[in-house]
Formats: sequence, structure tokens, C-alpha cells
Amino acid sequence: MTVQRGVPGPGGGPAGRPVNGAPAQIALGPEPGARAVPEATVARLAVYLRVLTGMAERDLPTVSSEELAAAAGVNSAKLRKDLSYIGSYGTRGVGYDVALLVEQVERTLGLTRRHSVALVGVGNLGHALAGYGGFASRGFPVTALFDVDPDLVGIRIAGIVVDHVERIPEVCAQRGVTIGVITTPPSAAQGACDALVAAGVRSILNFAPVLLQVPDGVEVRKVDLAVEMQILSFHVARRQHGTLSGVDCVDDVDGGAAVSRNGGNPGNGHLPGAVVVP
Amino acid sequence: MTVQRGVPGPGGGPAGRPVNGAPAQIALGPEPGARAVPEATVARLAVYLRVLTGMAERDLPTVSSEELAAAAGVNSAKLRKDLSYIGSYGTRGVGYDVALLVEQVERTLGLTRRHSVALVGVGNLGHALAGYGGFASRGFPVTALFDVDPDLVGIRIAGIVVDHVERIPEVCAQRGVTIGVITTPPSAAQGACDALVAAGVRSILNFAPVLLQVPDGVEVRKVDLAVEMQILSFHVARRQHGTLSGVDCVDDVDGGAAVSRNGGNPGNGHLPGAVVVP
DNA sequence: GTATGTGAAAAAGTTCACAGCC
DNA sequence: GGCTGTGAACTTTTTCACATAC
Repeated sequence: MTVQRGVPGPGGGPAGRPVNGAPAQIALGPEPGARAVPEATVARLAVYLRVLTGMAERDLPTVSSEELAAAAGVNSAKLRKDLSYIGSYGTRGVGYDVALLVEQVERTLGLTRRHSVALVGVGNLGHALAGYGGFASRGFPVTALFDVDPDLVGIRIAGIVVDHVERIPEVCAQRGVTIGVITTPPSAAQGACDALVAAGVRSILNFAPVLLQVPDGVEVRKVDLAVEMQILSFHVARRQHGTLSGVDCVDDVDGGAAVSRNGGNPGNGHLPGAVVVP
Repeated sequence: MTVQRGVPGPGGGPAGRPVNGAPAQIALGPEPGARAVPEATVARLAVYLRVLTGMAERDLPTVSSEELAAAAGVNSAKLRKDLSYIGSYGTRGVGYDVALLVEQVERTLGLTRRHSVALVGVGNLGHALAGYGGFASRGFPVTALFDVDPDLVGIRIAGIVVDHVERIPEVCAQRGVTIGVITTPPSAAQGACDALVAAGVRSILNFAPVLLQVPDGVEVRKVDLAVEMQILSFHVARRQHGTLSGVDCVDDVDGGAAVSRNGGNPGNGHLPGAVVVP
């Protein structure tokens, strides 16, 4: 079948997974004092890091799980458990040292090295992302741009010259690209993906609404904006049914539930992004 | 505490949630023959719909769970269970009628009505999304654009005139906007959100890396591109540890596990997007 | 024979609640 | 007193496996 999946998972062989109690998953090699980090936790660590960085900039020395959790939009028990997977960096009765925690989360997320990003497809969205400051400022400088359109090849966007997709292997190797972003039209996405994989890129963020086929060992995350919209649409519809019928919307009396559903499971939370072709 | 969460959830009151066995959640009002649809399923339904639409265009009359699952990047058991939540529209020994299934999934996702979208923040990303065909083509026409910049107010993008954010309530009401997209800088996001909420918009897709405060009854989904990058980074780091130490990467002998982790949990998969302020 | 639909089992993720330490 | 770290309880999600229907 060779369909996706990655975490040890039930179907998997008798891997070296923890006994029970700890959600198993993602065994970091010989990282000191760090348990395996659950997939869902990884996504939230990135959120915590953003908040923590802001706090560090404002020179806050320590933060409690309660404060950090509130700022990140999760509850404090979850936050503490998440942090416990990467080690014990808090002080009971006090809280967490902000600077230390930033350091540890960054280490866990592999942000101690720079990740050079290549962007394939300099259309509408690609163009915007190339100029999007949010990448570079958070340690992911876009260093290569590619397209097939001869009108685009050669132009400069945010200081980077657009190369022809044929040059992906060459340019990616030269600039040490580790992450590829695909913003091509759907029909060109698989080709872009193949080129990136051939260039040795093993992490891909895919904005094209197609399921990418990748060999084992390549990770694809998918962002499908239309899917996000449809999920919102579902909840609009749900609200309306409730309103009309009087069912739903009336249950759950404790403040904070009902419709405002967010944060729920930031989990590894992403779409079925790719099929593995071994 | 008033922190996010929405699904009935454990902390919640004694809501009208199903007994056990069925994952509870999201009780559709009086929808005929449809159980409650789990949050994780909703996200995947949107993916199935994209595949099904493609099949309908190619006039495929029926599809088996195996085929559809493969095309969507999930396994067939999950697909069948997902579809079972919206009703029994398959034929044993045959498969699913494509046209019928498209219809049912669309109904479940609330796609029988049009959803008019307003976009706040016509910078780099906002501009790109305004011109992004993927929204309109899948039933989410962008009908309003807003910004504070006087240089932008008044110009036309993809045929739509940019209005000043002050006019959000007026314009949104007039154009029947049901979904708001926030692509402002982080500092302006909360203000944009408040304006949208004041205008009666109850579904928001937030691209700004901040936690939005919203009143009860408003749903926020968050797309944080830097977080996506960091999750990829984590896996890059994990791979490297494995390679260097010989640990990891060696377990899990069945084809299809190890690193190529995708699809795993498309779930409700999104980031802690907002805090509820009741 | 073939493929759906679904209980039951397993796994993953979340929350509780409290022991342990400052 | 206050707050972290975590086992245990619980919920949600995924997978299995097979009865049921065509």
C-alpha cells in the first residue's frame, strides 16, 4: 500500500518505542535528558517559542506555566507536559527561566542551525512568500527562487534572482537548501517536488492542492487554504443548524466551549500531504 | 481562565454528548441520517472532496474506498469510517457513487451556500491571496479588501476596490461576508479581528502570528508559516541525529514508516489560534 | 467474490490531581 | 504558599477485522 504515516504507529514493526504512559513517538537519538517528543507537542513548541522570544525581548526573566500557557492559547497542564518532554527546565515555586527555555526549545526544534529555503513557483503566492519577512526573521531565509516562466527567470525578488527550475539541483546544492516550498500550480507541483527531492531536499512545504508522491525519508507538510476555508464553512453551517433548530449551541454551559473552537489540537495538524513511494 | 477549546471536551459541562464508541463531537442538529462528525474527520472530508471533484470531472461513475483513500493519502479504513459519519452512501461490493458522494460531502461541509470572504491587510501576502484563484474556484469568492494604508485604499486588486478598515462593518454587512481572512502585520491583527467580529463575521482565518482574542461563538483558524517551517526543521534535526548516531532510522522495518511522515493527522490540525473572551 | 459499514481494540493526545521541591 | 513535573484517568482518533449486503 505504501501510504503515508510516519510516527511508529500501530501498523509499524516492533520499533524501539517507550513502554506506556508516555505517548511514545519520535525518539530523539541520544539527546541528553530529553524523552521522545510527541508529534502534537512539536507543533506547540513552535508556538511557545514565538511567545517566549517576545518575552525575552521584553527582558522578562521568568514565566510561569500559567502565564506562558495563556499567552500561547493552551491550558497550563498541557504546556507543562509538553515542556516535560524536552527536559526539566523549570523551578518549582518559581517558573521557567525564559532565556534558558528559549534555548532548549530552539535546540529541540533544530533551530540552532540555519535552514536555507528554496521556493518553487514565483506566481502570486510564491512572490508574496519570497518577500514575506516572517520567514527570514524566524530563521528561514529564502535563498533561491525558481520558475519555468521565461518572463520571470532572471528577475530579482527581494534581492534574489529567479532561476529556471532546471537549475534546482545545482543551485540548491550550492546554497545549502534544506527546505523547499512549493507554490506552483497544481499541475506542476509533482515535478517541482521531484526536482527538489533530486536536489537532496528532504523537507517540503506544499501549498499546491495535490497529494505529492515522495520517496521514503522525505517529509511533506501541506497547507491547503481552500481546505481551511471549508473547515470554517462547516462550522458556519453547524452554527446555523443549531440556531434554527434550537439544538446544539445550547449545551455546554461552562464559559469557553460551544463554538469558539480553536487551539484544540494544534497537533502535528496538517493535511494528508504525500504518499510514500519506496 | 477562558482559554480556547471548543469541542465538548472533558473540562466541559455535562453537554449533550453521545454515549461512547462514537467519538462524540459536533452534533449536527437535525441532519438526516448523519451522526456527529469528529473534528478530525471534517478536515479530511475537505480533502476527499477535492479528489472526488476531480473524479467527477473525469466522469468516473464510482470509486472504491481503496481508490479514494489512496488518492487522498489516507488508509481505506479511515476513509470508510470518515464517510460513515456523514451517512451510508456506498454500495457494498461496488463502491461509492462519485456524484452522490460529492453532493453529500458538500452538504456536510456547508458548501451548498456561497461564502463571501473579506480580506484585511493588503500587503504582500494579502495581495497574493486576493488574486489567488484557489479561493473563488472552490466556492469562496473574495468580495472585500481592507487596509489602513491610504496608498492602498482605493486601488483595485483582482477587480475589487480596497476599502479603509474603518468601513469593515458597513462593507461586510452589505456584501454578506461570512469569512474573514487576516493578513495584517501582527500588531494590527487584533484590531482587524475586532472589526470583523463587530461586523458580524464569525469565522476567521488568521495568518498573523498572534493569538487572537475573540468572543464566544467566533471561530478562528490559524495558519502560521513559520511554525510549519519549524516543524519541518524539527524533523530535519531528528533525521540528522539518527544518521549520526545510528539510533532511530533503523527501527520500523515495515515499508512506509520512519521519516516520511505526512498525512498522519490532518485532524482539526491547526494552531492554538485564539483565546475566548466571554 | 467484492467492498462497505461498524463494533471492538489499540494508540495518541489531553486533562486531572497531587507528590515533590522551591 | 506557590509552581513544576508526572502518573493515572479519560477523551479522541486510528486501526483492525469481520458481519453484512450487493
